[in-house]
Amino acid sequence: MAARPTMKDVAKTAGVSLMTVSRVVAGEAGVAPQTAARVEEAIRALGYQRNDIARNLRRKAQDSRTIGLVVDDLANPFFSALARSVEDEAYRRGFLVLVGSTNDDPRRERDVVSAFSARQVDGLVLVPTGGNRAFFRAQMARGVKVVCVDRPATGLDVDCIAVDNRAGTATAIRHLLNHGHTRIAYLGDRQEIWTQHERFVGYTEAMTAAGLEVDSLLIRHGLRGHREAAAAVADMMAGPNPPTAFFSGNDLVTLGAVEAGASRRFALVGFDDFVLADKLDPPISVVSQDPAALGRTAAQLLFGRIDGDDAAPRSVVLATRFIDRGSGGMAVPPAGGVG
Amino acid sequence: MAARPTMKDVAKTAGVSLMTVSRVVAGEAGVAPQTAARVEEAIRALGYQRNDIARNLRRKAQDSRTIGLVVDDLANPFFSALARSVEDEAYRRGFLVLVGSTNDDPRRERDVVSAFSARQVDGLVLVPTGGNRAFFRAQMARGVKVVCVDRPATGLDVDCIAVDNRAGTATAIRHLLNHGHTRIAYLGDRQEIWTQHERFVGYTEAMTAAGLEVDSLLIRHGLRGHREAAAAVADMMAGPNPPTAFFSGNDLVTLGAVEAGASRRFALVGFDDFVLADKLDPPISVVSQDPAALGRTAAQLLFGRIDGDDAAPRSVVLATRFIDRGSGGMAVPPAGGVG
DNA sequence: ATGAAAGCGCTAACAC
DNA sequence: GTGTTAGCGCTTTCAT
Repeated sequence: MAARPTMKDVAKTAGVSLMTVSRVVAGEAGVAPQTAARVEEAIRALGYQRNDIARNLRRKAQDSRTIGLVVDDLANPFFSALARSVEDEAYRRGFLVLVGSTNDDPRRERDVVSAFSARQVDGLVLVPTGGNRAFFRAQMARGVKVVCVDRPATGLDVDCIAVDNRAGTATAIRHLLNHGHTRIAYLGDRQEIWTQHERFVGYTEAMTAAGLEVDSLLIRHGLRGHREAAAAVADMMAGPNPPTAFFSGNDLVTLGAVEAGASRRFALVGFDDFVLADKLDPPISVVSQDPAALGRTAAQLLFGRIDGDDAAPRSVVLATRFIDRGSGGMAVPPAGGVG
Repeated sequence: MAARPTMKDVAKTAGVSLMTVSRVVAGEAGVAPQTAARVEEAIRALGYQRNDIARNLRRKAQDSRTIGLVVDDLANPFFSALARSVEDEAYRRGFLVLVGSTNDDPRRERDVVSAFSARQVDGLVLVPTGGNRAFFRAQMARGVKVVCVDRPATGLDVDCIAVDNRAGTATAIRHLLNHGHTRIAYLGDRQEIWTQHERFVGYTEAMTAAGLEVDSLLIRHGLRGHREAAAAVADMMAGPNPPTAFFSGNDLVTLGAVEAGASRRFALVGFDDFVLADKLDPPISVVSQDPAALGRTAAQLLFGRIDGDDAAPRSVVLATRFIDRGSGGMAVPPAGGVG
């Protein structure tokens, strides 16, 4: 049951004033070695540990040395890799990390951030859902530093770090076009998610630039998770006028496409690299980004802000890397009418 | 810059006493509707949000409604799936989750848990490194509830939830034996990790029960991550007297073995299921456990303790499931001297 | 229905 | 060197 002992208890046991204990615990100079020893002894005897919460309440520098990390889904390998690198940066600086998943639900995002803020977090690394604009503005007005990662927060003046989703996608689509594909399906998660929207724009632009119409029957949005993706792919493959190639808008959708067997009979290129992509038959070509680098950079930006950097908001765009493993060349369609 | 407004500020703006504000914010009865409205208005105008940290300092029920989650590596899919389910359980109950990775380093574990405890966490879901016995005992004496998951904390009287690693491994080894293999290599992470030790015991017992000697040249411990595992496997395959089958002690080691090409030429069975295991050539047979179920159960146990359950420590063992996908039958050795 | 005083565990500022 | 006083933002207790 055990109430946690306080400085008062230690002071009584050591026969000194509370202030002397405070000094010893804080490692301040100006305490006689003898006295300090007595205090240390009492600390050990009672199993005392400082209450950092009470400490922060009174300290001049009103920083909680805690940040919040809010992602879409902590179980998703992309976000968990990002989370780990944020946590590593925090650990190096003696900060703690509160985590929360939004599940892409603005209400849960608001709940979580609200609770973080009530706990006086110094800053937030945020993969925003897109909602809660006014709410975040209020948080920032209260002094909470915010850095967005993976997606910008529309309408918010904050640092943001993400990859060039359009360019990355366009590269992938051109790769498929170069292999002779023209009926290229697009499979993505909810269009309201900024990355998904950007990737779809990249797809559309690349198609249009090649003089091709975008066939709406080959477009599927809103695929949450690999199961839904696999079902959609199976559907399309069995349909009357199937595509010859698939582009998948994130790792989970790619996974679903592979599960549905798309890569064995059709060309497939996905956004996000994933474990064992090179060991599949065929190996899957991907647009690769580095979640750990995103997390690290985001954390560094955030800690800069917490340390007082008040320059204008920065927007960092990292390049993607196209990894050609061959799956874009599958099932090359017969040479058609073109020259 | 923005100092966060306090109840005092709200009280002044609304022209009431601080106590009235406290009552409105807490949703207590006994405030005249008119007064409450004035307070609400001031709250909105100032963007006030209660400081839960100061609140908890004074409250009778001294619970921070925060738990700590400490895993080996948050980026590992096994632990991130576990983390997500712990977080979901916490969210349902209005608790916050602090996370930390130990990297299997007792010093970092101690750092992290110490910082959590100084922040007055109510409880800890812990994947213990194995060290810090006395330290944890002290934490528990201070009233911090602890539940171990994936591994028990040796020498600590706490709830623990894990799978039957020995039985699961023995099943996998017997599967290989039944396919005629006798030279079965064991590849594991650091033996000091309880799960790895247990799995190795399971391996040894199954081999011995079959009347086979364990060849120390076929044993490799201490493989951290897929890279080291791949190197070890490549080494063994190129050696003078290679095994005919491999057993890998966790998901990352299995991954390394696949990367090294072990499954194409030799039999391979791994502990832990992984994404796309069934899409590889050959599909990989595994001993599967459910990390989300582990996390959920651990969280439920912990919240039970926090809610006052002080029954004797429970130990929950979940069964594993062997999934035969064929990779255990690869490269069946020629019938030897036996009958 | 509202407020004043005390105090949670700690540190800042100032004594001595 | 050590102790005293005040107060961080809030809730508890008791008064009015």
